[in-house]
Amino acid sequence: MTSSLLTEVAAAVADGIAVADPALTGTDPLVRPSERADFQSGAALALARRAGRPPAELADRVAAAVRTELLDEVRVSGPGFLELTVAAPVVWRRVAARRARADLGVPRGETGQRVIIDYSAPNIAKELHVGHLRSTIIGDCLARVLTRLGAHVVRQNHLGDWGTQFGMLIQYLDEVPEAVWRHGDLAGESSVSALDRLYRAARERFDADAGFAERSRSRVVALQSGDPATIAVWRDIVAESEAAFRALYDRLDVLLTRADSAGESFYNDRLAGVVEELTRSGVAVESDGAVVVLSAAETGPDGAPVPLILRKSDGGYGYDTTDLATLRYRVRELRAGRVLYVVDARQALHFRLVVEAARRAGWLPGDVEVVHVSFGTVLGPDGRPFRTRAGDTVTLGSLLDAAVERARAVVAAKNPSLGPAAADRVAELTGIGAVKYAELSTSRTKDYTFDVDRMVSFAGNTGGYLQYAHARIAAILRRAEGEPDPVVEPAADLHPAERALGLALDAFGDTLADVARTLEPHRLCTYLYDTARAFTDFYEACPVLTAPEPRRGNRLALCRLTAATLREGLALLGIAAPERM
RNA sequence: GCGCCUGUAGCUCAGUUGGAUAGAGCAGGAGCCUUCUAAGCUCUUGGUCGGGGGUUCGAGUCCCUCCAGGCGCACCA
Repeated sequence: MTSSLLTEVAAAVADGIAVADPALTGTDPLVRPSERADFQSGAALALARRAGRPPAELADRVAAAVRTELLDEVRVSGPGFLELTVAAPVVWRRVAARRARADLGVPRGETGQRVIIDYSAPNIAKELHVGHLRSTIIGDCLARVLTRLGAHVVRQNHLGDWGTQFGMLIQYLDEVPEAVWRHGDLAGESSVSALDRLYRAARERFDADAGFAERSRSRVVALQSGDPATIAVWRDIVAESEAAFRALYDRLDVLLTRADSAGESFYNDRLAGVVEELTRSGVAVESDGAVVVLSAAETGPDGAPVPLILRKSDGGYGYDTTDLATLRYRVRELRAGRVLYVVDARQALHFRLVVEAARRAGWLPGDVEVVHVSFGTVLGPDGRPFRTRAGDTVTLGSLLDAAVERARAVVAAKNPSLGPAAADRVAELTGIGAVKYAELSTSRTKDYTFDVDRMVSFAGNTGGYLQYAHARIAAILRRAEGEPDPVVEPAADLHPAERALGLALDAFGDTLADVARTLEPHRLCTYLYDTARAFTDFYEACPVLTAPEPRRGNRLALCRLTAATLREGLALLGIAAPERM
């Protein structure tokens, strides 16, 4: 089994349409989930004109022509809708079949795709903050979903590990030897936290002390020309920062590893070649002393083409060049079929320019798709960009601490029977899960409001609600532990709550395919929330363990499939599913 | 000036690519724990889908036009 019930029902309706009017063969049967039945089709309304018949009459003919074991009722309703009801044994058989498969019957529709996902991309020597959180969480979810569907995913962490700011920082560390920043020398504080602080101090000195500014500039030259002592300190800074990022990634349970890091410095020795190649092909031109690619599509305030600056008038390279080199590398060497940039929406113009230049250079074959998976700004409860009261950006670590802290209070209040160690663990998993779910559950492109209280309320569409639903199922399954696998009896009754839950579970694969297509993780969240609600209705209406056979076995199988689906769905979001909470 | 994004209940958000009476959660009101975890459930109050035109059997969804907000547009990344 690979296709969903909806797909199969749609095929049956399409056949019915073709029988009712052969001229309509191949048209979309427009089958959708329905509140009035299991599915509905509006095809008769859409096709009435083409068929030259009133909608209701066409609907009657299609209804009469639909022949399938899947449905036990095809009713015409209203102006010409078809209301489709799935036969009860079909629902039970689908539950049994999905339950029997380790992959839950999800088709691997992305097999053969080679996808590069660029996400997280923190800056070396700077704290991770909420902006990085969005990129990291969304990118990680997409990596998990696409991998699950069979794609070969190449994760790329484009670290900000190169640039003039390191000259200043390294010079400062050289002149202030008492500054400590290596993890071994610090008490509690992380290396990036220390480096971030030292960087700000260096910046102040740079602005105030002309001599220091001059020495910093020389240090940049030393760095770029590969001066061994300077490079050694730089490497150390990068290593310390990466270790600190590693700790946060581990806490967030993010897939990124050291091997996925390919920062700006990685492309450093390709930049000259990029400029040379584009200049030779005539795509790049000289302008005001700089080498640029002038956009054919985008104009600036003065009406002139917006430039992509490949080489600044001082001879240096900026991130335009780096990103172009990066894209070329991903297509030529990583052999990308699809390149996803999980980056802030404000970079939209920049990516359009980079892609345009790459296309003009002939670096992007027509079948390679480049997508800017953009996301909105994170706002505080006051509706303004999320910052501390002092106006600083909020560090990721402090934010996670706050979420876990509140989750701890909720756990203590809701389930006092958990021991201290278990309560701590649940607080960590639900607190982190709450933050991640909040990032993933609203549509990506909009700005979103960061509100810790709402996240850890665990009511409504939150991570905690899903984890709780899973924990309740786990409690039932624990009591049935050791029993032989339940046998599903397709001829047994089908309670409306069982039907709704069975149908919801059947749509898991379609949902994942939808996420892969739209690159919108919130669709998976909405699906899991709907499924968890369907389970809760079932839980209220249908006792499992005390039910007589064959009902008990059927319900147990439904519980197992629901648990597996929620567990896997949460795993694809990168969220844990504790057995107790 | 041009471009991109956003505008749905008091608040935070969905809305399956044009389908039937626009849905959740929170907040407000009324209930449900000798019964598999009440982090739950049931009922209830609340909408000119920013405004106005248009397209058609049918528009929150598509087109046009205003209004409001956010972001971006040459040497920072």
